[in-house]
Amino acid sequence: MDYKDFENCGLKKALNMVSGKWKPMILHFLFHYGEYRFNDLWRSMPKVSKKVLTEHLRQMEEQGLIKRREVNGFPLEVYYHLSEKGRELGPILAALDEFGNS
Amino acid sequence: MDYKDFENCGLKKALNMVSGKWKPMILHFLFHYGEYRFNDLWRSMPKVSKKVLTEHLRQMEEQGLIKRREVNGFPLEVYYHLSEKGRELGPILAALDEFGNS
DNA sequence: CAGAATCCATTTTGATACTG
DNA sequence: CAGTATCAAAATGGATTCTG
Repeated sequence: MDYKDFENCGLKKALNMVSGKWKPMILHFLFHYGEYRFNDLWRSMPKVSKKVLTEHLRQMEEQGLIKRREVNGFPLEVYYHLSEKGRELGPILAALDEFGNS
Repeated sequence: MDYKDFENCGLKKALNMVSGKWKPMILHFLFHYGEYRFNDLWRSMPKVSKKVLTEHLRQMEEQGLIKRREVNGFPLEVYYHLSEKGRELGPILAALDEFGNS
């Protein structure tokens, strides 16, 4: 057994999905509100720059955790919500929360 | 509900315990080998500096995840192993691994 | 509004040399 | 051997301005 077992293991991928200064909080809001508009999300999280928020959302979208829904018109509306896969994280995050509290 | 719910939640603490470039790999080795000597651990993980490895181990020790055992003599021997609390992470990490692989 | 672009600050990690 | 100390590099995050 050596370190290379690690490069592509699921644990590494999974931790990547939730690492990033604001990702757990994004998940928190999406679990709580179901669907959340970009600007509302942004204003709920003081001190994130929109750049970083966007980067995090893009990554989470690529990883299949969340989905982006765009409503055409002016002004533009963009909403984010958890994918089915993202919702599967629920019990795991709950377990982590419990672990961290114990 | 706002972002302050987050500052001290267990999830944040738990993620902190496993975030750090090498922490998951440290856990991986300790779960696998039970007890591991500092230098062996270091040589198993190319490209970590001893400085960073030490920092990670110290943090994990402070957080109660691992324990340090020192055997007096020359040369000095220091071993690390999971604490009881650390071992509780096992099923959670397994779930994350499975999630990441799916 | 929802970002993209640019530039800067902070944090994290690594390389190397040194010590008890 | 098991670290520290110091410095440099890289990664991450933030502030500001601009655009369709």
